[in-house]
Amino acid sequence: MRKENRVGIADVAARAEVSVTTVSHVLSGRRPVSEKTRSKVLRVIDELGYRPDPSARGLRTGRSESVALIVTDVTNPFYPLLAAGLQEVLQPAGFLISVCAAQGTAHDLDVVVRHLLDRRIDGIVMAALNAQERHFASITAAGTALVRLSGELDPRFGDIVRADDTGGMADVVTHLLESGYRRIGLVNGTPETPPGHLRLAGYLRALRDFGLEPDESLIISEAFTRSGGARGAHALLGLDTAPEALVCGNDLMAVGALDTVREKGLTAPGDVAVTGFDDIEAAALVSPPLTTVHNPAFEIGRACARLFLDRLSGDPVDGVREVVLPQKLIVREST
Amino acid sequence: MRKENRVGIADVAARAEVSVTTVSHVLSGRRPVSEKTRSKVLRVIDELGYRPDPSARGLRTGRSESVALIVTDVTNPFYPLLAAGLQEVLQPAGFLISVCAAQGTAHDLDVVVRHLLDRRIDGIVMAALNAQERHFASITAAGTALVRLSGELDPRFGDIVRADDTGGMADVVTHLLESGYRRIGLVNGTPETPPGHLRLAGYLRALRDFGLEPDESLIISEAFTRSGGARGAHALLGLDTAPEALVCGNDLMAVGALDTVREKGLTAPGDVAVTGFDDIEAAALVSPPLTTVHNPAFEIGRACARLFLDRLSGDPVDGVREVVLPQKLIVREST
DNA sequence: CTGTTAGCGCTTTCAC
DNA sequence: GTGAAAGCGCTAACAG
Repeated sequence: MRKENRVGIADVAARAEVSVTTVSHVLSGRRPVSEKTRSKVLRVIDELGYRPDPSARGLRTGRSESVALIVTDVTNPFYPLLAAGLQEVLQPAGFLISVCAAQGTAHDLDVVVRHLLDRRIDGIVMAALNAQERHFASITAAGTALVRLSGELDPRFGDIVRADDTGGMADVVTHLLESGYRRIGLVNGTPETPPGHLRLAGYLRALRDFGLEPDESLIISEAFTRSGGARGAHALLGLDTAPEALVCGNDLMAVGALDTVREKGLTAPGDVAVTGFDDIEAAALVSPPLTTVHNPAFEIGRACARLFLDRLSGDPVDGVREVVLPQKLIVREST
Repeated sequence: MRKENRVGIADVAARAEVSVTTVSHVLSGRRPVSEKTRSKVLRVIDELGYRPDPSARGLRTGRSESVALIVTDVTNPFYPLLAAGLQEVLQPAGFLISVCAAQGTAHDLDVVVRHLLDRRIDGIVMAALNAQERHFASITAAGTALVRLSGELDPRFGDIVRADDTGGMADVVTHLLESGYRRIGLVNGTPETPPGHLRLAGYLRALRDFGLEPDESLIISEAFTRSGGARGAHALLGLDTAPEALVCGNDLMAVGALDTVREKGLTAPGDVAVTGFDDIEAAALVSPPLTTVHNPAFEIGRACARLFLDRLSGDPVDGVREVVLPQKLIVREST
C-alpha cells in the first residue's frame, strides 16, 4: 500500500491523444480549446479518475489553494463559526482552510506566520489579538492576501471585515427605550478596547437620538467577564434610584449581572431588564434567556472568503477594502 | 511584489561550498555529515534565512506535513478544543492542522475526504458523525494515518482515541451515593447512540457496585437536548416518590432539567440534585453551576497527535491501537 | 487551436 | 563523508 500509482496528467494526455499542455489548459481554462478536444479530455479524466496534484501545481504556481485563520483563543466559539463561514464559500472553490492557534506572545505569532508564508498560503484571516503591524506587513509583503477583523484601514495591511458594534448596541438600547424603559444602566467592558469603545458610543448615541441625556452615574466600566458583570450590576442596583434596565457589554457580563439580580432576590425582567452582547450559545441557555445582539461570526467568515476570492482569482485588486456587517438584535425573555 | 526571490537549497549549497545533496542531508539527518560541514551549512542557512519549500518537498516525498480534522458540526465546542490539543503537539513538529467541515450527507464527506487525500494529507482525525466504513477504508488505503473517536477497533480502519464514558458516569453516580443520595433518577439520551449506551452502563454499574438494584421506573430516555432534559425531569419529578437526584445524559439535558426544577418552584440542590455530562462552557454559567463530567477534548486531541507522530515519523507501526482516556468528575454547586 | 520543452525546489539513487 | 544528476507532476513560455 506504500506505492499507489497515481494517474498523472501525462496518462490523461496519452489516453486522450493530445499533449499535456492541452490537458492542462482544459483544466485551467487559460487558453481556448476546441470543444471536441475538451470533452474528450474531460471524459478521459473522468475514466481514469485523474486528480491534479496540488504539490506539483503549487511548486509551479507558488500558490497553495489554501487559506488560514489565525486565532489566539481557540475556545472562543466565535472563531469556529467564522471558520465555518470561510469554508462555506472557499471549500467549493477548492480551497483548504487551516486553523492555527498562536497563543502566547507576539513571537509565537511570528513563528506561525512564517510557517504559513513558507507554505505559500494564499490568504490569511488574522484574528489573533496580539497581532502587530510587522505581522500584517510581512504577510502582505509576501504577496499573501490578508483580512483583519478590526483596526484602521491601511494600504499596507490588507482588507478589514468587521461588525457594526456601535449600531448593534444602539439597537438594544433603542429596543429598551421603545419598550418603555427610561433609566438604563450600562455595565460595559473597558472603553480602552475597541469593542468597549464602540459599544459605549452606541449606547450614548441611542439615548441622544431618543432625546435623553446620558446619566454618567449609570455607566460602569468593568472587565468583560462574568464577575465583572456581577460587580457592575451590584454597583448600579445599589443606587438610590436603581436603573430599570442593565445593558451589558457582552453576554458573559450579562450572566454575571443575572447572578447579582438573583442574589438580591430580584427577578429579570420583572424587577430589572438585562441585555447581553454577542449572542454566545450560553445566552440562550441561561435563565431567563438573554436579549442580546448577534455578532455575525458566520457572515464575517463569508465576507472574508469573498474578499479572498476576489483577490485570488483573476486580475489583481488594488487598494484595500473594508466591509462592515450589520449586527442583529435578538429579543428573548430578559427584557 | 510579485516575484520575491526565495532563497533555495542551491543558494545555501553555493554559499557553504558544498553540494545541495549535503545541505539536504544536514536538514533531514538521513545520512551522516561531518560536524564541520554540518555547522557551516547550518550557519549559512541561518544567515540566508533559508526555509525549505513544502510544495517541492511534498512533490518528492508524497507527504504534506499536515493533518486534518473532519467534523460535522463546527459549532460544537468540543471540536475546537480537540483541534487545540492536536495543535499543541503537532504544530511544534512542523505540521499544519486543517479543520474541515463535512456537513450534510455522506456524499459531502466523500468529497472532503477525496480532496484531502489529493493533497496527500498525512493524517486524518475523523470526527464526522456521518462517516462510513468506505471513508475509513479509502483513507487507510491511501496510506494516510487515521484516528477515529468511537467504534470498534478494526485493522482496516485505523486507530481509536476515546474517553471513558462509562467510567465517567459511574463516577458521578458514586459521588451522589457517597453524598447520601439514594433515589437517583437517570435522564439519559437514547441508548441507541454510543454515548447513551455507555453512560447508561456506567449508571447501572455504579448502583450495583454500591449494592443497590436499579429501579427501572427511574430511568428515562429522551433526546440529548435541553427540551429532552426538561421532559425527562418533568416525568421523574411527577412520580409519587420523586427522586432526590437527577443524573442527566449531558449538560444540555441538565440545563433542561434545571428549567423544570425551577418551573415547579423547587430548587437545586436543595430539593433535588442535578448533574450533567461533558462540561461544556455553559455548565459553569447556569445557575446553580452544574456538577458534571469533564469530557477531555483537549487530551483526546493530544492523544490523536501522538498516534500520528508515531506513525509518521520513523518506522511503520503495524496493527491498530486504541487509547481510552479517563473522564474527570467536576463537582460544582448543583449537588 | 495545439505541441515541445524547460524548469518550479527539493530528495534520492548511484557513484566516488 | 560527499557529489552529480534524475526526476516528482505540473504550468507556461515559446513555437508553430
